[in-house]
Amino acid sequence: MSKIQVSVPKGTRDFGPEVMRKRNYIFGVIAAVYEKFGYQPLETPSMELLSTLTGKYGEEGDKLIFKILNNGAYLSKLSPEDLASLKERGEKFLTSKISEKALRYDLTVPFARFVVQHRNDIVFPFKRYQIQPVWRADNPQRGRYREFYQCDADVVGSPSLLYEAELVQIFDEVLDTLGLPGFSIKINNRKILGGLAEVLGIEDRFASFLIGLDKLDKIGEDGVRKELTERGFEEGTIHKAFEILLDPAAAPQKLDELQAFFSGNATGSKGVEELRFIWTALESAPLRKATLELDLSLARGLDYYTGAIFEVKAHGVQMGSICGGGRYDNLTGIFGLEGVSGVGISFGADRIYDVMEELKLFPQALSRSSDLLITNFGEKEALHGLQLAQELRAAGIKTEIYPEAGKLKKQFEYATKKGIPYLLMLGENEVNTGIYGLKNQLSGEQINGNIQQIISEIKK
RNA sequence: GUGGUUGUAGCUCAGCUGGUUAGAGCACCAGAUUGUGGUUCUGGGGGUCGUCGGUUCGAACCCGAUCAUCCACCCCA
Repeated sequence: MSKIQVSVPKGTRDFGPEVMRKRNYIFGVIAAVYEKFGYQPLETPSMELLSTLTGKYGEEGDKLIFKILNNGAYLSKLSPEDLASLKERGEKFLTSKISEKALRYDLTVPFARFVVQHRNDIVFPFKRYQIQPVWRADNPQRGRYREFYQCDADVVGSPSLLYEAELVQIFDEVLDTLGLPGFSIKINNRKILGGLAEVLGIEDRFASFLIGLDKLDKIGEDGVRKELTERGFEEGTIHKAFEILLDPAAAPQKLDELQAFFSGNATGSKGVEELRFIWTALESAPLRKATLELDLSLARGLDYYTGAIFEVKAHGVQMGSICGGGRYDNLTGIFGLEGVSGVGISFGADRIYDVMEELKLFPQALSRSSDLLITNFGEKEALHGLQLAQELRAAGIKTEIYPEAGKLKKQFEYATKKGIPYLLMLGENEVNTGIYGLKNQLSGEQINGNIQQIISEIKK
């Protein structure tokens, strides 16, 4: 045994063949639905200029960006004075001197960069989807990794609420296609929360309020009460906020109530109006399987959201949200392109994977590498097998040949381990007669027939 | 960054209050008279007990440090 440590870096994973099939299946379904709605594929580099990323994710976020060390003699570029004052000037200064690239932290900021950089070549509204890994130097724990995939779709360059409705339809179609038996799409609007903050007179501490509120799901009503109190909010403020946020009325009625609540408050009224539009739109084009929920406590951490916000939860499993999204009015502003509104969603592939595994929703056929193994009885038979394999593959049957004329027992075991359901018995007799034996591993039954009969039996 | 958990074979773990050559199950490899597997039986390979140091006649076990891991918090997907 080798003594050197063989492992992957903390928070990263290998994906073996079986896992890859399932992951590709999920990615494939998501991409196909995105395409169906007219979204175009986009990839951006794994690394961005560090200056593109810093400052976009807040103080905490900056610390979680993986920096890439400059190539070459990066230390020699530091002047003696710089070197002497490193301790006092701190990490930020050193980082700026020895690193100018970093791994992307999400797909949204690189997308914004892309849009601004190529603004003259893009047809607006620009609809794109992007399925790529992102990296965060976070401490790994359950369901949280340092390298993970995001599956984003965004449309920029239009404030139309039709897109909100469309993105909800995409949630619905993807998750229904994947076979989830039930899930809730929760909707809220930042303007409602913003309006509420205005009514309560806590605009200055809005972000802090949202962070506390967002935990409702996790720590419950009392927990949030306590949290908000600790964050310095008045008892009366919290009470008033909860009165409207946790009002149990169903959607249309609740919207009416909100409308009354926000009379005289422009921000809140706008939020209600937007929500009502989306609600009406989705009523006229009903969803396949999703339960649409108006959830006023939904806040979502990302502070660039300005309008609608979404979150999706699967039914029947203990799992956080599996999708998210929302409208952001000024994402490209940070790169100098003002007034471009965008709205986007993201599927959490890892969590969807876990949900599907738990609910056993992956198609059986995904775990099979090949449909058929052609046995090997010797060189002459194997060459004949090579020809047969081509015919079988042309008929759409995933076929492989056992590499050597080993014991039949080993050949069977190989097929069993790889989950190959059929074996083609190909010895001297078969080569001479053109009548082959097809053994079904699951049933143990064997039929004999010519190549056409074999093909139709497998495809049955 | 903060708090806790756990490190023994490829995997899951056992190893009584420190006592000779550290075990089990699964996995792996080879056989049970060479054209039919999954079962069963027999045999086999594989661990300097995370690492370094200390206490002791003697350490997988006690102490310290260090690294890694998982979980929770902050934040997030």
